[in-house]
Parts: sequence; C-alpha cells; structure tokens
Amino acid sequence: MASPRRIGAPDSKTRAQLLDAAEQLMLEEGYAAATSRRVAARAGLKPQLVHYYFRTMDDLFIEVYRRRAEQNLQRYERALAGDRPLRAIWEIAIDPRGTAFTMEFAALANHRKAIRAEIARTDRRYRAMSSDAIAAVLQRAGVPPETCTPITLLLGMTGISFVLVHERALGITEGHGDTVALVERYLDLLEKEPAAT
Amino acid sequence: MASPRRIGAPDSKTRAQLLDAAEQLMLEEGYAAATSRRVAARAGLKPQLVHYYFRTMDDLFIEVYRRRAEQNLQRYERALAGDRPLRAIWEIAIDPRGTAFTMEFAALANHRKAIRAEIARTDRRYRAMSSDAIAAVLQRAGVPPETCTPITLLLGMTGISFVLVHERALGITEGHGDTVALVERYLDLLEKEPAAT
DNA sequence: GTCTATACTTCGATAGAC
DNA sequence: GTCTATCGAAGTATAGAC
Repeated sequence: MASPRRIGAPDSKTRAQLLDAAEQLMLEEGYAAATSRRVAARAGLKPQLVHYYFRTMDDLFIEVYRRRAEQNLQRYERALAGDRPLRAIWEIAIDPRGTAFTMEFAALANHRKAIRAEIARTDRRYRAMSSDAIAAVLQRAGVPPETCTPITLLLGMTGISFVLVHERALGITEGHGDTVALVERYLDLLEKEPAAT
Repeated sequence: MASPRRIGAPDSKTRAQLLDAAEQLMLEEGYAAATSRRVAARAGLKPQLVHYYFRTMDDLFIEVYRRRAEQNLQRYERALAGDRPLRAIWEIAIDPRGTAFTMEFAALANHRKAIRAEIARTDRRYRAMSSDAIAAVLQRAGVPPETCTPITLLLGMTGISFVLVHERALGITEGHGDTVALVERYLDLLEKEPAAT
C-alpha cells in the first residue's frame, strides 16, 4: 500500500537543512515557490534529495508545519503560564512572523486535505491549551459565560490581530493604533482590575 | 518599455471565458493550480490564448481580482445604503464565498507586489465607503470615538468573521454559535436600541 | 483582431548506483 | 543509510500564421 521507496532517516542533518530551506522559501515567496529544485538549491543540495527525504512535496510541507507548530505551541504554553495570559496571547497574535506562517499554511490548507487535517489538529490543541487559562481570567473578572466565553475571546483576539497584520502588510495602518488601544484596554480591564458586576 | 507583443481586446468573449476559468480554479484548488495550461483547459481553449489575452499570469490574476472586486464593491455599496448597514456588513463578511476569494488573493498578495497594490487599493475603497455609514450608526447610538471608532468596528467584524470562516473550513465550529450571537447582540444594540450615555 | 506552432525551462517523482 | 542519473509531464512565454 505505502510506497516501496526508501526514505531518509528523520534525524538526518540533510533533512533538517531541507526543512529550513523550505520554510524560508515559503515565508519569503509563498508555497508555490517552494519547489523541490528551489528548496534543494537554497539548501545547497541536489534536488533529488528532497524526494529521498520526503515522499511527496506535501509530505515536506506537513513536516515544515509540524516542526514549527511544535515550537510555537511550547512558546504559547509558556506564555499562558504567566500571570497575564490574555495579554501574552495577544502579544503572540500580533507578531507578524507567526501570522505569515499561519497565513501561508492556511492558504495551502484550503486546497489540500492532508494539510488541512494537520492544521485542524494544531488549532484544536491551541484551543484546548487556552481554554482553561482564559476561563479563569474571565471568572476572576466576573464576566458571565453568557456575555463572553473563552473561545469567543480567543477568536476575537485572533481575528482582530490577523486583520491588523494583513492590512499592515498591504501598507495600510490607519486606525490600527485605535484598535490596538481598544483591545489592550479591554484586556487590562479583564486582567488587571477585576470589575464587580 | 512595455511589451511590443499584441494583446487581445478587453471585451473579447474568449477573454471573459479565461477569466471565469481562472477564478474557478483559484477558488477550487488555489492560485498555484491556475496555470496557463489548466486555465485554458477548463475554458476549453488552447493554452497559448492565455498569453494572448494576458501578458503574464500575474496580469491574469489581477484582472480576475479587479472584475470580482468591482462586483463586490457594488454589492457592498447597496448593503450600506440600507437601514442596518452594520448588520449588512456582517452578513457579507461571514459569507464563506467572499472570504475564500479574499483569502486566496491575500495569500497571493503576500508575495507579489503588483497584486498587493491592487488589493490595498480595494481595501481603501471599502474603508472609505464604510466609514461614514458606520460613524453615523455609532453617533446615533451615542458611542464616543474614544470608545470605538468606525475603523475599529470594521476591523473587528472583518477579523472575527474571517477567523470563523477559516475555522469552519478546517471543520472546527465549537464556540462559533456563541461568538456569532455575541457579535449580533452587539450590532443590534448599536442599530436597534440606541443606548443612552 | 484572433489564434497556433514552437522554444525553452522547470516540475515532481522513480530506479538504481554507491 | 545516502545520494545521483534520468524520465515524462507541465510550466511560461514568444514569434508568426491566418
């Protein structure tokens, strides 16, 4: 069933170099630019090596995603452990680098089932991790679940930061300052001075 | 400076067919799938015709974008003219079809200057159109500019809807109902029952 | 104004040598 | 376990025929 062709060892240094090169190319020029030949060239290796370490190009993309997602999740976990998890989530969300990565794979995921599944898996992990921390903040602040659930708050922060980063990439920033200020004021309200309802 | 090569007439029927085919392919399989050969095949035409009507593939993409953006802007304008512009903006924003289009070109824009410029231009037009209508609603509802500016509200609706559509495409919908309800409750508050203060 | 013949490049992938 | 020789298909783009 599976391919009879042999695949290189997962801990190979060459393999890691290919992953690095692929990630760079995807971020700089988009997934369409991450072809086997260009990835290899960027890594200073022969094109055929890509297909030795990865059965298909999709496999390569998935590995790039997994590797970085794992790092990001750890970073995220540390952020949540602090005393201001909301603010920490927000800081991570408005970091353009993370958004570029997310965006590129989101575009890819729209049309490739395997990648979509991988991203969905990671998305669920983010949700699961955040849920308790956010719920605790909301409860401490006296916000009832009918008003704002943890998921809603998470989606709100994610969505707004996404649009901000996207527009910024287009060269549009008018009104961004106001928006960031509003969000941060709200987060401070929740995390700093619990409001008694 | 410009290419000496001749280009087909803008009102050609063949040209329109190519644009249709390209748009379909982009939405169904992503921009990387919209190659000259595949676009032509989908339209039932010879591959070389793509380059007769469009100097480069980027030119084709830009034309696809312009044509649809123009239609969307008109739809948007009509929506804003109604008696509940906020709600109308929101309805359009949570329509998955529009978001798929936006997403595909956003991904493309991240790496192609010409397309980025075109999208920025359209984005500004959306902002300009919405601004007055939203400002009027906010003023009527008694929301002071320090609390929430028109742009902030627009960015909020856009961002949240975007994330909702994205997650839905991943097969994740938990918490979406709550989020939509919260947004719509807030919009109703602004557009239906003006709050004093 | 419309389309075709054709050039040249790059693609993903495999089979087999070291 | 690691890498190379090589294939057939697909890519963009141009020059020139109708």
